[in-house]
Amino acid sequence: MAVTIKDVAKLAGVSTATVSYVINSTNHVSEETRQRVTRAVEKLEYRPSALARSLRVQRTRTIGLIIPRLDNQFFTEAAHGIEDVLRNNHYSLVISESEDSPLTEKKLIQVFNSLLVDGLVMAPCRHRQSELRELLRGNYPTVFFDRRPTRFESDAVVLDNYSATRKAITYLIERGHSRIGMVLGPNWFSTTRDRMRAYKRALRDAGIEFDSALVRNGDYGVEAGSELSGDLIKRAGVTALFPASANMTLGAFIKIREMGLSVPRDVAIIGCDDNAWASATDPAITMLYQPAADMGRKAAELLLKRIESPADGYETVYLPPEMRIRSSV
Amino acid sequence: MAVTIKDVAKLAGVSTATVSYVINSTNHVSEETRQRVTRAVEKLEYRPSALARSLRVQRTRTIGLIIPRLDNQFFTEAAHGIEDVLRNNHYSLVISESEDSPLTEKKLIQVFNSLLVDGLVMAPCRHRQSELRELLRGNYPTVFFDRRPTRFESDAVVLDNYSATRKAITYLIERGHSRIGMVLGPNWFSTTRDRMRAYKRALRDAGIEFDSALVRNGDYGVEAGSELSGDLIKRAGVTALFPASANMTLGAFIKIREMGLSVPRDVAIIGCDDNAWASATDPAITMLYQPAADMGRKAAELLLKRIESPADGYETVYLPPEMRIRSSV
DNA sequence: TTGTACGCGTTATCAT
DNA sequence: ATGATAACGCGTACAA
Repeated sequence: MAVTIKDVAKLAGVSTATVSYVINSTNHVSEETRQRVTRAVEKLEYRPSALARSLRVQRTRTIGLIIPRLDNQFFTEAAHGIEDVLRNNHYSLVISESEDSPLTEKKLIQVFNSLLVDGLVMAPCRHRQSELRELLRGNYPTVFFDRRPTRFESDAVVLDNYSATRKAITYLIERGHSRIGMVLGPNWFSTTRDRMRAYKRALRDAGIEFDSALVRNGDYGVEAGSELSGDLIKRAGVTALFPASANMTLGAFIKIREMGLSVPRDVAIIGCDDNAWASATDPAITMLYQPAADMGRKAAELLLKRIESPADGYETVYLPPEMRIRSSV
Repeated sequence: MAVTIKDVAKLAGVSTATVSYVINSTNHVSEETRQRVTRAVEKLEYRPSALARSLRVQRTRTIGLIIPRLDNQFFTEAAHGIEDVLRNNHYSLVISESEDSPLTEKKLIQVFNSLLVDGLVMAPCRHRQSELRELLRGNYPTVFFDRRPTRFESDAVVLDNYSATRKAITYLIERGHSRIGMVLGPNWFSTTRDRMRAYKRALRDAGIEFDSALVRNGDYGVEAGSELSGDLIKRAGVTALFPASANMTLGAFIKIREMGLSVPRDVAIIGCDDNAWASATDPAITMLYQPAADMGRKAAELLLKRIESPADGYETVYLPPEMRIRSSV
């Protein structure tokens, strides 16, 4: 609170306007007065109030980020990437967790709304697209991350989950598996739907009949991965597993060992969202790698671009996951 | 931008003051006008500008968090805990990464300063305490997290790394190890110093001479863990390793296997900062568990308490890590 | 080149 | 019970 632009003006013997001019170099100022002002600024250790400035210019140089959870590495790595490009552009980041609850998601959007963020990056959870559009209407540009609501035109950066999953499933089929269990996230996510489409397509291409008993949905946690996998193995007799997140993969792996079975002899695994630990298990686990940090960077770039030129056409960036073959299949 | 308090006032046929009264219920308002105002608010979908309000009342209900990196799970879990209690108290969280660079740390503090946060939680990296005090002087309350600058009175929540490390090292000694390698973080962190003290004490208690060649420092990454561990095994002939972070533990484990050695027969491990994957390796790794989320929650509570009553005595909360014994020693 | 004065959207004080 | 209006700290026409 202490020192304001007025104090500086007084000490330098000029008007507040002049101080503003030299600070933002928004007008010519004689060398002499510039010196006086600069010295006054330093002497008083004056820092302009970002708050007052934001109120005046109606932008905060702050962007919001809504992710499901802070303890999901995929999203925090993405946040890391976002932070990276934002910092280089003198923007700040405000992060919040939706916990994959449409209600909190809604509240967060409203909070960001009243915070006057310049833009938003979000991984939306379930939402009727109409409702989402209503919430986001005319407030600030938004780029969707990882997931994308249907029929909502906007910028987005997502993974080509379809191709990646199709490749992975085909890989399993080629190695003799026909009963492949899917351990997926909630099926209202676009990512889940994409993976399902790919799964069915790969099966059809190989002439294998689709069996809905081989598909389970849960949250993306270790627990869910463990339980659903156990179920699929015991009740559905699967010989291979495709868990849709790192934690679910971990859960599956632990469960298989608990059951006294062996990977890949009894059950093969291809997991999603590669992680350092996947090289440390025995056997090391074959996984799809999702370039989280790059996705984040790309999302931030898209958003900044949109902020600068709001009228440009919307853009969707697809990044390719990469299959890192190890020894779990 | 769109709808402001004035619009509401106009539609309701009252003054802006009255609107403010009913919104914040800060004054008596007749039932009838209250209704009119409420309806106007809903009709216009009015949301007060948090920005303008903050400028007026000189508080933002926002608190800042400075952590080394967003891709370090220990800190993001802590952030999760912080977010949790903040949300329940209608506060927002702004997260930034210092990358363990004193320079960025300094910049971030200044940014937060101009953002008018109501408080700050930070895991400080190296800093002459005097400098830190200077930066933080009189701006907002700060609680230190995980690490703590020397001779700087303030609230803090830290782990009892001394006791935990001493227990772990003693555990190793009791199992016959005398050449125990320490893979630590930079030694200007209080955590590193605490662990070193404990290490020396445990050795002395067992009558083992301290050998500085068994101690290495690095950043907390997988890479560093791998290289330093390899070094210690090859050059210093250690039979046990104590890496100070989850990622360093992972690096050590991978390195040992790459060298064709076996855990725990050739090299035993007790790692820090337990993680789900530590149960999935073969053998599962004995680790110290640090209650990150709880630490975060505690830090947030401390900060909110301080904001409410700035005059109270400073408090330092020590949380005990817990040793989760598995099969790596 | 510099100063005056208004407005950004609120809240709070003081009248009425 | 309600209304005018002055702040909060800054940027920016416009005037000088």
